[in-house]
Amino acid sequence: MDRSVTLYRHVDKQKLILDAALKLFVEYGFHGTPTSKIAQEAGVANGTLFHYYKTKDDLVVGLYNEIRSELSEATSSITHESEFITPKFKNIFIHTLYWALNNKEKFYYLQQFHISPHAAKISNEAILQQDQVQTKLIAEGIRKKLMRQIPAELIFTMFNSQLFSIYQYLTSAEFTQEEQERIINETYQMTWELFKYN
Amino acid sequence: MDRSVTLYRHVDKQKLILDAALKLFVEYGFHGTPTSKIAQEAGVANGTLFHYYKTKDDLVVGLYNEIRSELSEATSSITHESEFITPKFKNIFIHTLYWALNNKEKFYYLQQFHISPHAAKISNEAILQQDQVQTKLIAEGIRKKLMRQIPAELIFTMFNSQLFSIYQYLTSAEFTQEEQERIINETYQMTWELFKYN
Amino acid sequence: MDRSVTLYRHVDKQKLILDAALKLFVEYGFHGTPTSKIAQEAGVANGTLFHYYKTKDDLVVGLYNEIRSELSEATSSITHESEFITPKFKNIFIHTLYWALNNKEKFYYLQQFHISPHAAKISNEAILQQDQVQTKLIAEGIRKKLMRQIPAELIFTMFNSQLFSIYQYLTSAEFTQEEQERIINETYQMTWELFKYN
Amino acid sequence: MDRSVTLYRHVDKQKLILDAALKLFVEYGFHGTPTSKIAQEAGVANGTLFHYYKTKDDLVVGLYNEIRSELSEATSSITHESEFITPKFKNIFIHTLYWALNNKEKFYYLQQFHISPHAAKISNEAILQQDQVQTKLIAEGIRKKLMRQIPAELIFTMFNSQLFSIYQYLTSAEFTQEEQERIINETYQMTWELFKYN
DNA sequence: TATGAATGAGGTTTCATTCAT
DNA sequence: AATGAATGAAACCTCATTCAT
Repeated sequence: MDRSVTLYRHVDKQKLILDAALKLFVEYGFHGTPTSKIAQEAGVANGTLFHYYKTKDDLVVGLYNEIRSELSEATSSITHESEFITPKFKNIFIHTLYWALNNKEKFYYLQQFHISPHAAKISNEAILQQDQVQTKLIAEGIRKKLMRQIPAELIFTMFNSQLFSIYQYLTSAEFTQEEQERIINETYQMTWELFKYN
Repeated sequence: MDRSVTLYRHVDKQKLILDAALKLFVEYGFHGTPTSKIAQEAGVANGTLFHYYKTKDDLVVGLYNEIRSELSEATSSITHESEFITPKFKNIFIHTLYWALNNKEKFYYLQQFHISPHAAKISNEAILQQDQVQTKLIAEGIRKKLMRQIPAELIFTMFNSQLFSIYQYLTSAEFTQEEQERIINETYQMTWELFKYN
Repeated sequence: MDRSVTLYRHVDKQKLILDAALKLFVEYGFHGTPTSKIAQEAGVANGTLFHYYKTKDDLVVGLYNEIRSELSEATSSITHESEFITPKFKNIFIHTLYWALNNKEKFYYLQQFHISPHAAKISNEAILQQDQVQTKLIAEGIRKKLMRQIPAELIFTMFNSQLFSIYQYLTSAEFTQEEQERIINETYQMTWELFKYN
Repeated sequence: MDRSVTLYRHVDKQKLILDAALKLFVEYGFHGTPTSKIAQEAGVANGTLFHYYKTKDDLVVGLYNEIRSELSEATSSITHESEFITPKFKNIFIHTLYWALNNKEKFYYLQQFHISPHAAKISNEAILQQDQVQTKLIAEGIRKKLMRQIPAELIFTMFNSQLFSIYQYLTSAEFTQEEQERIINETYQMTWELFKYN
């Protein structure tokens, strides 16, 4: 009885910890953020954090996986909307960009994680599996002579760098909604020109 | 001449420290590398490190500046060879890429540094001053209608990302000297197509 | 009652740390006493000390406040026994002296602290508040023409120095209980003569 | 030739070191003052300090002895002016007080030194020898029934505490020259009353 | 599940002192 | 006599992690 009331109040402590970790990791870096500070920010006891994550590294990786899945969902769900390659390609471009712009902290965390020594700890499989969705799409585009006849991995790498640089440009200054949209469209055209079969 | 004699006797401890720091930072990250290990690797006493750099952070930033100047020299000296923009542009592209390939640790260190919280500590001026050489070149290209009529900063950002992604591709697998050259040339063509005035 | 049981099981580590700190600070001085030695002497881990006191300085000040309150209690509780000034004055004199003789280490620590740069860190208020009990008593004595018509602060300062010098004399050699009592009584007479309204 | 010129410019580095040490020790304490800072303040090289004083402790003690002699001279030279005890006593009182007021840093250093563990390192003889001048004078006063029939050591201790407390009072606030003189005279009367044979 | 006092290894930095010049 | 780069022991403090409650 009283319990049902409590249930409504109950907040998932694990979620609180992840949120706190994201915020602090992004602001102070992995090593600049003690677990005690994370617990404090999350409003839980120091030891509680270690109930959910055996070690600090576990938390770092766990948070990465969490965010990574989120990004995957945001882009992959859309990918299936069309069966043609070109619009799929555009969808990935645009949705990744918007997701990044709407989840700056999370996007930044992904960067942070990738260059950290933690990145080595995550199984390459897990990463590749997610990347392969895109790589396969590109490979198909090459095979069907819709895209340049160069290695799919090269296009994949350039494509992602392209995305990242546009993201950087968009966040380097204040743009209106319209300007932003225009830039995204223009840069998408450029990107497609870069990769399309001429 | 007297100097050459001195050089053999006198070992520059500061240089030894920088070399050791680069090696270890790249391998274990900033926080994974205790100053004691750096001193040990450099073959100097722990205190000596702090004789040259007041704090560990000072060393991190000092090393960055050192490498950054090196890269600047490697590219800027070449840039003046021609007075035309197009070959200058190509020179920067190619020399940066070769410098990166020949100085992988240093290039990796620059990445590491840029996403670290240390990056904030360096005066933006110092960075901008070096970047502006390139940004100005691009701006000139735009003005002379040799390049696309989009913001110079956008081209600058995309250009560097492009460089980085090609570097990543070249180091992701073993290529022969010839293959490497061919890839560099082809990707330069692509890059130029991307930015040139159509 | 439950409490007495707990007392036997539970050892207050903070108390152990304070005791150890007092002993070592008095013997070796603030800087001659590493925090590691304090922890060791207290039988706790090094980190435990910093669990209770953020810094070594905090410990130094914390110990001072602790002892200072003890001394205050030892004298102020007695002070209220009489409503006349003269016996109150004598009470302070005698009880301070006895407290000092029975708590030599603590009394010495107070000296040590007062001339150290730490003294500046303690809020003057805290000190004044405790001193004002005595200063007010003296001011009252002056107003009622029981004491010399000179500034209360001067009497206060001289009074404390007097106390300190007698303490020094009493501890400079071995005196029997009787001799000690006689000296205290005689010097009290001298002190009173010094300050009383003639 | 040039040399004679240099001679005039030459400043005693040992003196510079002592001056710097006094200033810094008084401000930051013994342990708060690194030898490097002393050398810097003195305008000499780090190693130079260790030419004059084998260790830092040597410097601390050396500075103490220096100041102690200065104080001795300031008072003892005057002491011989009269052959009567009473004026001698007054002379010591007044000259010590004025010396302290005119040499606040040095006087403070003496306090600092006395409660420090360094005090133990100095031979008791050296101290006693200087103190005995005063103790003997007091003993003579007692023998000649000019002073109270209590131990000379007790009077000596109380006398010095008295001096110190008056010094403290005089420096606790801003007094005019006249006020100062009046306070010194009045407190001397009080002090003499305290010790004189009644 | 949740707590937070307790731990102690390990990190950064200081600094008295040495010594080759 | 004077220098200041070099040393390395030792200090303070942090923080991931454990565990009794």
